[in-house]
Amino acid sequence: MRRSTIAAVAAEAGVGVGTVSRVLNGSPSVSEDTRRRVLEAIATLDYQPSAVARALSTGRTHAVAVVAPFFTQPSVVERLRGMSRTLSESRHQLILIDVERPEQRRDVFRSASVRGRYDALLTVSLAPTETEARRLAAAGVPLVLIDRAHPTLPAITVDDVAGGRLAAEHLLALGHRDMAFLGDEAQNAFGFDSSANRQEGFAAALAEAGHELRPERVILRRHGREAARAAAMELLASGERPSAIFATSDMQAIGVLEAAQELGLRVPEDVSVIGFDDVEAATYVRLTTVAQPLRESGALGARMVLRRLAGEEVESVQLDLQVVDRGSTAAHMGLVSGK
Amino acid sequence: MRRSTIAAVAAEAGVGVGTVSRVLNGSPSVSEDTRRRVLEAIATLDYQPSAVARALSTGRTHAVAVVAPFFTQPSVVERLRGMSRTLSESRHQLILIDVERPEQRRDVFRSASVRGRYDALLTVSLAPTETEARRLAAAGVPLVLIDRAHPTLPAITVDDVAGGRLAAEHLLALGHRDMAFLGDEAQNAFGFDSSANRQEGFAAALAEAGHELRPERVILRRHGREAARAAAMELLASGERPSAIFATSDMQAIGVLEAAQELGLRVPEDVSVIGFDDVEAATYVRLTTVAQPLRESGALGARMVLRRLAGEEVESVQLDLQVVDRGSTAAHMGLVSGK
DNA sequence: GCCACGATTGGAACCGCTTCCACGAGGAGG
DNA sequence: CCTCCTCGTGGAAGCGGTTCCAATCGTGGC
Repeated sequence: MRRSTIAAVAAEAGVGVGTVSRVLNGSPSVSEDTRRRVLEAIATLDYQPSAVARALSTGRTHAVAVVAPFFTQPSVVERLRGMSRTLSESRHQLILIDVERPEQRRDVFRSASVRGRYDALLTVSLAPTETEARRLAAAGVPLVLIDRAHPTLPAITVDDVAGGRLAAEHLLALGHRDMAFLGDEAQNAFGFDSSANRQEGFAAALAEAGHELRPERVILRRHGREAARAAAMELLASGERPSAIFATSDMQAIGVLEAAQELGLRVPEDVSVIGFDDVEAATYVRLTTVAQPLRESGALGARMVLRRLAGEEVESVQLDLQVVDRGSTAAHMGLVSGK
Repeated sequence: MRRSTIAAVAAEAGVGVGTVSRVLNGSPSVSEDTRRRVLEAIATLDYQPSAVARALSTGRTHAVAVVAPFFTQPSVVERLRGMSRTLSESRHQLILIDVERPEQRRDVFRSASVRGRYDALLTVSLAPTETEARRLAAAGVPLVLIDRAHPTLPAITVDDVAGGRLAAEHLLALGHRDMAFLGDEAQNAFGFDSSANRQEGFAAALAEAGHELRPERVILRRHGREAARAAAMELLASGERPSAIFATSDMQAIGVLEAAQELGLRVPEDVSVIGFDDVEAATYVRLTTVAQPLRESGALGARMVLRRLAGEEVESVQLDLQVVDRGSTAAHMGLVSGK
């Protein structure tokens, strides 16, 4: 079965192809009578315009590519959800590009200069190099970054340093003195920097309160629940275990909770745990965390990219953080009387 | 900056456009010398072929649309991950279409007949009507279903009835007699039927063992953790609470765990809980569950759809289920000794 | 030395739509 | 009654590739 084309519709309606195209695109300069005839022809032929042909002709694909590393991470999924809603409302397609290896990252930013696959790019936690950014700009492909600051590109971020401070202040207020930080490996192929920034804020706040974050209290591991669990096992099994642990993401914090449970330690009585992100799982494991508006970040990023496609300028945005207490932290027994 | 076209490359290399195209597509009938000149021209011009132009010309977009309802559900995300891997390996794009409202579902299957947006369709838990299926077939758009059986279309499923039985047998073996089923509302706009099938298998196995699943032990609610938690609160707070609960998905089972915790009930000592799916969260909340291979289902679905695109015929597949015991179920106190 | 044939190559036609330009028909103004 | 607009409209020219057909150039066989 051949698909019907605009020419077939034109023939059926007894008009020219230009007129059919005008009807399709809602041009006002078509008489009411003609419009009706064309619409009838479209209905009888069950005609559907070809998206590719239109894209080739107009230079717009109506697709936005979302580039995310390990998109199955709960935090990324939350962001995706915000994007998906916003994009589908404006009738744009969402092309999902998962990045798990460095060379995939490079391919994306390179072939993104293929105008024609998508009109714009939305990245999560990933940033192009200067060269890549220039090429994208030259190719007219707008780009908005989420969870990654950039000197020239519009970005949606949170203040990770401040977030680290929030965690520190929360624990300090509860009387904790000996705290540990569990974060991502400093070197990573994608240049993720939130973990390092959170650590920086955390350490700075502790130092200001007169409680250095000692080097042996900083544990950096590959991102993820499993590695965090293993690291926490060592940390908590040792003779001198800290009274509180700040993990740089909720999934890592959940790894810590698992380790505590395996060791028969109670949370928060024996050890306090605070995470970062506020993914859904944090609610049902009752994890106290530094919450960031994940879904909003996605929705906002999508809106920004659409505005850039409409030719508007957009400004970077910094979203707010706040500690959500769900009971996985408590006053330190040694210093403050507690329940 | 104008993007360079194939004509520019041809001019630069001093050859015809046909030759450039042949080089691009690895045709053997180009002399080594010419090929080199063309490749040099491509490099100097930083040429990237246009994906849309190619798609219009060949009729292949190299994109597969994945249609999923509420794709942020953990089980769906796991499947997506399998698809993403497989599709990206074969250099296909993944277009993600979230379906949250019935009219979105309809739009997808209708406009899917727009050849030109994607070459094939992969659905999760969703099926087209007969009419829609015919139109898709007529338009030459292959379709593979995941988590939904269909009389004529290739599908990847599990035997939900058998899964319900597995849950029942597991609980019966532990000595439970008074069990409850927590599932999805029977009427839903998308025609999801797994919950009903799991209920059927569960009830049948109980009946065969001589322990009817009484109507008041069947609780059907909107899918999701929150509704399940609320329902479980009622069920567990009542005077006659069941000794075990089978929830039709892990997220619902987690809702049950939350309710139990809020009520101060211990799992599994006071109540056993078993879920279905085996999402990642099941591991860290230590939920016993009927496990299905989620990621494999996605990977396999993607492979099948690619084979259909290559013109091969494919057969429906039924994947295996098995109970994974993580300790949220235990022997019933009233009848069997033991913790 | 001539012809047939295979290896390369150039380029027109085509994929299906948008858009711009030209043109005819009325209607208003003089 | 004749211009001059405006309004609708038809259709050719792109958009940037692929592909098929015809043409050219050697080369081997006779």
